[in-house]
Amino acid sequence: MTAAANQSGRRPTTSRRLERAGIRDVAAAAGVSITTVSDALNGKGRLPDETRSRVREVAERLGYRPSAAARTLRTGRSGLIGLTVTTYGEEPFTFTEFAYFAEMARAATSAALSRGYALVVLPASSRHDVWGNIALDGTVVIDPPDQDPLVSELYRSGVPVVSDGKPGNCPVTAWVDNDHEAAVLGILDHLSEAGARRIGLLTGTSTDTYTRLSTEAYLGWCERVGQEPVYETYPAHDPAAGAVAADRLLARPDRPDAVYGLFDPNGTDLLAAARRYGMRVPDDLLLVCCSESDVYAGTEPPITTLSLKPRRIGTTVVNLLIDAIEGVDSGTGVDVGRLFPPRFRTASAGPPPGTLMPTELIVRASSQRRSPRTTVSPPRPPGEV
Amino acid sequence: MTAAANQSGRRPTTSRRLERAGIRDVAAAAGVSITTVSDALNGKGRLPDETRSRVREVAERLGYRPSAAARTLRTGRSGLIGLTVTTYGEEPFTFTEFAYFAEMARAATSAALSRGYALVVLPASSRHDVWGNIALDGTVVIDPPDQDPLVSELYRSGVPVVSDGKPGNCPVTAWVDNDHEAAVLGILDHLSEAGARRIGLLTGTSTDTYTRLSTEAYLGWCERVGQEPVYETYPAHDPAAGAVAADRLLARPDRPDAVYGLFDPNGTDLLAAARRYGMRVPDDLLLVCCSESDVYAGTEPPITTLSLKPRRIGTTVVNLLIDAIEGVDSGTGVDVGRLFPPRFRTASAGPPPGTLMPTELIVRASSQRRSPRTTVSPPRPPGEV
DNA sequence: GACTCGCGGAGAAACGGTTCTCCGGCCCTT
DNA sequence: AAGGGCCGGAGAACCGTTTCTCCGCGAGTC
Repeated sequence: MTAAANQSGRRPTTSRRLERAGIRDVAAAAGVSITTVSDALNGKGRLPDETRSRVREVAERLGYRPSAAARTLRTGRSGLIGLTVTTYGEEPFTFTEFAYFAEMARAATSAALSRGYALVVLPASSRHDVWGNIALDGTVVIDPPDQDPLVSELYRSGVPVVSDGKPGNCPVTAWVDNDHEAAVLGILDHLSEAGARRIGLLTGTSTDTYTRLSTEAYLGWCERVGQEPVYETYPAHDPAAGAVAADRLLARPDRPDAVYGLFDPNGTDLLAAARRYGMRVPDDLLLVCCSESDVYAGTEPPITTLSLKPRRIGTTVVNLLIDAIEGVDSGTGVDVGRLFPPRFRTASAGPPPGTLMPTELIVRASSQRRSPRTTVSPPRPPGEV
Repeated sequence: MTAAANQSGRRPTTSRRLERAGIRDVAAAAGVSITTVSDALNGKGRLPDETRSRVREVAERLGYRPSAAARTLRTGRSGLIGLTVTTYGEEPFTFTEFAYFAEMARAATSAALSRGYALVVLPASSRHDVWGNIALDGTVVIDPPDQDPLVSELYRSGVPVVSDGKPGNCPVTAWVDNDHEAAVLGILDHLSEAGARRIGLLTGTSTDTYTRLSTEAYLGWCERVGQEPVYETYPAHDPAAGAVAADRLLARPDRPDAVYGLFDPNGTDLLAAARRYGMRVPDDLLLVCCSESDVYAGTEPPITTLSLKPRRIGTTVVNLLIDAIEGVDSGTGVDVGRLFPPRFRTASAGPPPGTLMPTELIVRASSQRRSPRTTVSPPRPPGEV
């Protein structure tokens, strides 16, 4: 076997150390050419099954593992997808901070894996340190800001980019987002029907799509129904600021009798604030917040939440991206190019294809006055609506 | 510039399409050799600053980005670290399921990034689909089971492996874990001091290190103090099973007056179960659970939690791994080999170096009878022991 | 004036696969 | 018997860097 290494046309170096077997070693051991080994192992070429299986067996015996680097260099495909986390605020890394990201990332990872790709988690900032060193087949970008230099650079490099969150002004290949406007309007209507007269909003100071669209939808709704907007903003990445803002909202002279909180911890914070002001939920204050956490099923009272269905988003984003990478028409009507990877596409005409995904409102006790959940001890009498 | 591409000794192909500039293009444009370009850009060789900056400038102008694949092939280093999630149960992917993993993964990602590496999230199963296609410099494995074939294979391939969780019988380069025994004993003592007479345990059915060591520590403590063990087990990956098990524990004839729950949701579940049985916390039942979630600061009553400090773990694991990759002696007393990467190490003598990290008990109202937190409605009468 | 020394840089061999091209036989046909 | 087609496979270029080796040349040295 060590002799085989020498037969294979290499410089007869010092007995090959402890290095792993290469394709040449397999070829020599099997008595065939490296072409044949490559073809046999990759199911290509025209070879009789006998040769194929023999080569495979020899490769197995030698513990041969093809070099991913060499393959990537030659084929131009690494099987790697970037997952870019654009951070709220200056925190180095906010993923898994909100349950939304965590769930989304998990779904994206699974989706990628099931199609043979792996996900690399990367920060949106600092392109040159790490970005430049990794061969990426494509990238998922979470909520890119307007004119994101990262996205532009990737686009110039010919790397397909799919964004989670409708991009402001970025040349992405495709994007996926929730229908935030419909979601907010649905919640406001829901609260109105439950008897709310003045609905407040707890929102963020950042300019990401989610915050912006949601707030705009709220303001538009207020104008339409003739309600004066009642809202407080705070930097969403600061947990402490959320509690303060919730307090502020309920301390206002024009105190709302219903509140929708855009961020995950808002429910808890608003509940605590309500307690401090002696307001009962849902009797004095109707509450809804956007969250993926199921702790709100167990709070006292349980809080109605809006789920953005991050798993669906993550799965969709990744599949769209891989479609683009592999040159598959993803059925959104835009021809991605069947033969050439996207980097060869000419400047795309029109806006990139976007997909809006529905949200889900999980109605619990905090947003309805007619079905008061009885709580602790006495068993709940059946038949209540 | 397109002319430059032709000068560079390439086959005069069809005008180079839209492809990115290569190092040859930069060399031609700058009027130097590719060696000089490589040296100039990487800060190597002996070149006058003038040449260096000129080459850098030309590279910048051409938008040159070195091919990560080619560099990886040549240098044998990809800058990629695997983060392997061994799943509880059969779920495809449990990371971010528990806050511990999410936090740990986040810290690991940050730590890797700050040293110029990126993390690739990979499943512990299905080696050949994805694993083989990625050039990994090393891998972090979370809680590998005994005789993990994945770890063995990686070891044979010469890829350094550092595990989070003391490995049962795996050839890892190093490992990091909490001192679970000390943590459990500390909690049991804490509960005893608070007046507990019979401490129960809510634990898991899986055989991972955490569950095993914690349970063993509990049983050992029971034997030492002469208490009959009172515990229930359930598959930790099943959220519904946890609530059932909590219920079961409190429904036992030998009902405990204090419980430690090993998993994140146990606190909530135990609290709910206690309510159902009319037990007051902490008056009738002392409660501690292991969790990274801060919701337990806001429950009614707030619940004492044990934090495993996952960030510290994640950071340490990654730094240990990168030290091994780069051949740095990590100061744990074992010489990793200064010149050669770990793959050239001879069979290590003795067990791999391990690091035990302390945990943190965050004491809240649920585990102490003497300092009742004043809460919402009726202030609890003080003075109860 | 010949020699050494170090500076600045060029040449070319890897790295380890993939894949395009081509080729020798063997069998079948006419 | 000659030609054509196909089967099974070999050769070699190529992917784009890094890096080892070597070389010319000007300046200082004796």
